[in-house]
Amino acid sequence: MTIKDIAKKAGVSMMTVSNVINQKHNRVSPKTIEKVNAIIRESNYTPNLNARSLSNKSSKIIGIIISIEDTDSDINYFNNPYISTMIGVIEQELRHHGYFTMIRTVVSPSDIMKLLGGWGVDGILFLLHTNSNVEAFLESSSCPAAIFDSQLTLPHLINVSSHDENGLYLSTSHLIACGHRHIAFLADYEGNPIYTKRFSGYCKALAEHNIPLRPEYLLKYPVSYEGGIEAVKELVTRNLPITGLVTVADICAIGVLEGARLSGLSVPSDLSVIGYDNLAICQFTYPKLTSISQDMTQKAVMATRLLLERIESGEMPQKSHITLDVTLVERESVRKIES
Amino acid sequence: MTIKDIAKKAGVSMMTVSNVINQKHNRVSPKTIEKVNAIIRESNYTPNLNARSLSNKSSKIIGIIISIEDTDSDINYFNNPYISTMIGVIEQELRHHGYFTMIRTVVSPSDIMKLLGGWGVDGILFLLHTNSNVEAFLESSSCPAAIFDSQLTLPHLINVSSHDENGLYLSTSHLIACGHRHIAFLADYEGNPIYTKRFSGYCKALAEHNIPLRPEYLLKYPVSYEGGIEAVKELVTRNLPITGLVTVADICAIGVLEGARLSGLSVPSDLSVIGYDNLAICQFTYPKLTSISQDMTQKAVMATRLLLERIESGEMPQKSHITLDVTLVERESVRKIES
DNA sequence: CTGAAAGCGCTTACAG
DNA sequence: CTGAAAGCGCTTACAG
Repeated sequence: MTIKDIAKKAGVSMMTVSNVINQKHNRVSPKTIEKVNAIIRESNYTPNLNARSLSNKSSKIIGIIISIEDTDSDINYFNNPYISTMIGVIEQELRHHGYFTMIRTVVSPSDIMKLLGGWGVDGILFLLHTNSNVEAFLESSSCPAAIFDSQLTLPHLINVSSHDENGLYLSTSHLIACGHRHIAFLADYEGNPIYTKRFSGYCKALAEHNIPLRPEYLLKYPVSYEGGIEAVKELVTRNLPITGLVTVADICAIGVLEGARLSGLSVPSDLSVIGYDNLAICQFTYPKLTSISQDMTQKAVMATRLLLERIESGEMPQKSHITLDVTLVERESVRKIES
Repeated sequence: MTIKDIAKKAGVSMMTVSNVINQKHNRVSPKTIEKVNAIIRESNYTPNLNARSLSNKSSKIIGIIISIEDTDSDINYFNNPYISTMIGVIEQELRHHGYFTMIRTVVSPSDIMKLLGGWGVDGILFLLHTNSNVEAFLESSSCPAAIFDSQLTLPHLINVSSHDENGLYLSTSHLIACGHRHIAFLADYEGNPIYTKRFSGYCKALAEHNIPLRPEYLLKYPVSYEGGIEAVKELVTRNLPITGLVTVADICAIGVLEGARLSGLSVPSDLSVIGYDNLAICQFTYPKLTSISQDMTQKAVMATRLLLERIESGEMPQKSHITLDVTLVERESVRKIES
């Protein structure tokens, strides 16, 4: 079933059918529109989008790019709740605007170009990026693109990030407000721009309350479950007088919970801890984990809308670099110290 | 940069370039192949896949379909770890075979047809389906398709499922082997074909050990965190002599963990519990949750491969209805009762 | 308001 | 081994 068949049935030209389909109603008489639409409906016709893309410049496909280390990697990046949540929101948003979603894990910039060139993708969302991929991409293409949490603020790139510094400022301040003064920061942050920003939020909160920043309170362990366990071991071994701990990822905080159990420490009685990300899992740990929440839905919707605006208007939106605020979600892993 | 440009540069016809690209090496001289390939490489040419799809029958796009209730639903189906894990594996598998992945949440069968007709999708994977959607789809299309865990065994539909009955047979048997005789089954299973199969595994294990099936041990609560909490409440209120509990989803078992805490019951000392799905979260609960594992990677890979085999060979694979076995993963939520 | 023509970039028979 | 022609299904100027 093609436009040609419809045209024949309706006794009009293909071009008239095309005009009806594309809602160019000023070019077709109401009667013809009605007639053609009726035939389209009853014949269950769907336009061939490959043909349309070939004629138009636009394919109505948006590519979600996830940069991975290695093609044969056994890591399933979609297990990452951040990734999957974002994809869900983006897909819904794109669908509502009449776009299609192609997802693709890529290793090199050339993988991206194949997607782009191959399908004439209208826009790219870098869900997980490497700077080198993004830079190579921007050099060789002018395809509209959006990125998340990037420290590169390039003029042609939409960038939606979270207020990382404020995240740890909030968690640290909360512990301080609860009477804690000996607060550890857990994360091997050096070299990671996002974690470094979060670290600066920790420093800022301490400074504001005239609490000295003690190097021995900086627990530089990997941001992982295992890292959390190890960190508590160190804390106990070195007998640090720490009563509160902030970190940059829930998974790491959950490791701390386990580490505390292994060391006979009770959370929050002996140790208060605050995670980061507010994953669904925070509700299911024991105790339930207080965490910093970034509104992923808002983040994904914002980036998607800006990208579509960029595509449809042909120019960069006024505000193309957006920083979203974060909030503290209180649960059960923090104790108030009476003074 | 098109095939035409390449042809001009190489001083050959478009069709020769096409033959080189499509590896029809018997039709082109080695010298020409070399020359054309060199030009393709240096000019960074990528074939226009829309044009190719238009000419060929094949688009090399596979659609992953997720049936949802309602277009504007606020539920993010990608938050479901099953969904996201499967997508990750499928995308990788498709990529390795040279295919592209389009994901699409759909409400009605016509949404599916738009994907299909629109892009000339080569195959469909129903990740989450409703029977009505699948049936409507099969009636009006002969596009190769695969489905998961469906009780409909249709001749033209690839179906990869898990051995649901065995899942609960394993968990129940494990409790029995650990000395438990009073074992509750938690799930409002009626009307849900998968849960009903799992329930029959519970019955089978009891029967094999001559343990009577007591209706009062059937806790018919929703399969959710809240359902788990409620179930324990009932158990305590009615003072049932239950020492073990099996259920059909980890999230529900995690609710049981919480419910037990709320009732002052200790897991596993007072109550042993076994979940289902072996989600990553099982490692992070307290106590760590013993669960039934279905190998999702295997499941996704199997379905994808069968689908591609079906597409490329043009006929249904020999074995198109596959049931994968499940395993018990022991952690800390089960206690051995000394007799 | 309506239509015949050309073109998007590729591939598939077919002829040489 | 190589090429000119026709076609995939649509759309975009252009002419009437």
